[in-house]
Amino acid sequence: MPNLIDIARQAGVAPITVSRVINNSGYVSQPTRERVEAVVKELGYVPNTIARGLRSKRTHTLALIVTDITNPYFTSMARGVEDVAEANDYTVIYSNTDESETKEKKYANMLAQRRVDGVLLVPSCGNANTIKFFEANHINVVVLDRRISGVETDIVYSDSKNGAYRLTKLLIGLGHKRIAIIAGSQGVSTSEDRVLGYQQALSEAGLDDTELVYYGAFNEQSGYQLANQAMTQNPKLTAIFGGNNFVAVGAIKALHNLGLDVPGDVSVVSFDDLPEFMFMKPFLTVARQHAYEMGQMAAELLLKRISGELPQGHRELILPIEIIVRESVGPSKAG
Amino acid sequence: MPNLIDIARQAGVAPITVSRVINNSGYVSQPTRERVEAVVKELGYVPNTIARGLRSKRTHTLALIVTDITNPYFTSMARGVEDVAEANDYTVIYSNTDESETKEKKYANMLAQRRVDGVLLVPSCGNANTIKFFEANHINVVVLDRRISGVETDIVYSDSKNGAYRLTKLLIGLGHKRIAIIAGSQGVSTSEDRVLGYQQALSEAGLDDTELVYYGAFNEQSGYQLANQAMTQNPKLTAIFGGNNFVAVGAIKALHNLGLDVPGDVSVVSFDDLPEFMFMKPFLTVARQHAYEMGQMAAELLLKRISGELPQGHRELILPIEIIVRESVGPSKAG
DNA sequence: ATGAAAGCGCTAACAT
DNA sequence: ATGTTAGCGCTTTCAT
Repeated sequence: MPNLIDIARQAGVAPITVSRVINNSGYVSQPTRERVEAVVKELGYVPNTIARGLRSKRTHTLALIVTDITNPYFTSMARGVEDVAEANDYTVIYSNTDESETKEKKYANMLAQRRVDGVLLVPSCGNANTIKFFEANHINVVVLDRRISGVETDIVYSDSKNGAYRLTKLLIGLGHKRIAIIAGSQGVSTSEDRVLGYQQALSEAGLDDTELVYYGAFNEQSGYQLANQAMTQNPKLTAIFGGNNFVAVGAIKALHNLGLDVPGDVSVVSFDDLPEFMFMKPFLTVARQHAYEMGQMAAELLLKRISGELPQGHRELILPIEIIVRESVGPSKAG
Repeated sequence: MPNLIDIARQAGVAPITVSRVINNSGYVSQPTRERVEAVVKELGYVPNTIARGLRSKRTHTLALIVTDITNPYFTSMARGVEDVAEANDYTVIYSNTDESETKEKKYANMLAQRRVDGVLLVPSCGNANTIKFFEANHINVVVLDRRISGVETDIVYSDSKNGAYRLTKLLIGLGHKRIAIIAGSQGVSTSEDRVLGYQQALSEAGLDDTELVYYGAFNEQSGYQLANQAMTQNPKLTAIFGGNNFVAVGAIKALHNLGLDVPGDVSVVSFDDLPEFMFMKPFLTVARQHAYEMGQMAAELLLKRISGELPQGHRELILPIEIIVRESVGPSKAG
């Protein structure tokens, strides 16, 4: 594998001239440029980004840390990130934390060692340690999806509270009076915001006393279990609000298992859509977040931060949420 | 951000000693080691992998090139790759080619510039150019999912032909005599292998004359369109074999649109499952590939190749396929 | 058990 | 418009 010096020698110029040709920087005469380019082609020269990065202190690499790329919500986000990165000749390293702080720490370390230019982080836990670590090492961070307390950062997330509010209003409008919410883990902002929106809607409708909040985790098992629990403890429930797509699917399975029809007996709504393309006919009524766009915007923000074209102070982008009504909701059977 | 020399100075040792402590290589006395480690901690030293890579010619980075990470099949594969990488302190760069040779080329270039230690490639096209490019630059490649002609490489893929054979046999066993296959693009091995398996099953059952092969692309639109075409040209069809999950979903939508019931009027089977967790009740009968395991095995193979512990010559791993029977198939209405 | 010297491949800074 | 020099942060090689 030839290097820049080989090219320089072969073309009869100084190394820096080859560098200038490759990077289109500084002055190079047309004849010289052509000579160099010819040699580059002839020898199949591939510039070494590693060496360049060592000198220029730029790796042209971003990192994306999500909890699990297997969740279609994060997959879309990842695609948004990668598309923006690619368009700017950046490369993306991805990592899964599985909501574990230990794994997040390990990755943070690996990524810092690699001197990535910036990190897109979906925090796995409530604390700001990882963010502080990156900041201490002068690595730009944009937080995605979840708010974090105890630290100021650039951040992009959806308006969960408003989405939950509107989703709950929708149920109330259909006559539902006993609505349970099965949220994700306590301490995660998305989880808590959704509960807040739910509570606000109930409160405005004068339904404070029927509030029914179940905290668990953002997975199917939790949805299944808590839906069972909710129905057992409260047989008069007519609607369930799933904290995310997995939770809602788990809840529906539990309801079916109890011999209950959706939406005949119980209406179900959910945060996060399921990928449309996979369904013969989409069924769930959802508050859809714009995951792809979130990834895009966060990556764009991060790249601007890296290039220094952003003023001091932090940007907070809150994306709107779209309510999509489908077959999983109906009028309350309680009347 | 302190560097290794800062640590050495502060600890009163030579840089190389710090290097030895960090990498656990060579002899370092216990007291010296402890002194160095204390300084490392005190100054929050983070080793620079870039610099290390420049000298040692190892970046500890893999690349994963898929057509679209948004396809759950590739998402699982990506998770498998990442889990193995993480366990070995490797990092993964991912890229989407969207089946475009141009994008594949661009990425190949970016990745070579970054001197990744190895590449996991789902080829976007039938030719071997990208593989040859990597080989010319001494970058290890393991091909995934699809065979490529004109070149010998390490490769991991599923036994599509056998899966298609068994899936078709299943339909034949249910009395179906007119079965169409809607395949992916011609020229892609997975597509052609599935057609071969389908043909073999028909042939063994003496149904050669009812063979009905439609080539298109591995997406929903193609499935929709070709299912329409197939039913129009051949109203006596009683079963459709979708070349992958997207195609099958498109086909089912087309059938519904034509007022046909699945499986009442037409049975549908598919290659590739849809993620179970997303469904209230999975419906499609499928030939499931072990995508996660494929990612794992390929990554393991690649790491072994990188570390040089594999003998010369190429490894070819062919994974078995699992047939999962669900509601989308029934006895042929034609009897 | 520890260190000195050299160099990986490139570019920033300063000539000419 | 082109070149010289130095150095990014680390590890390889060869001492001692």
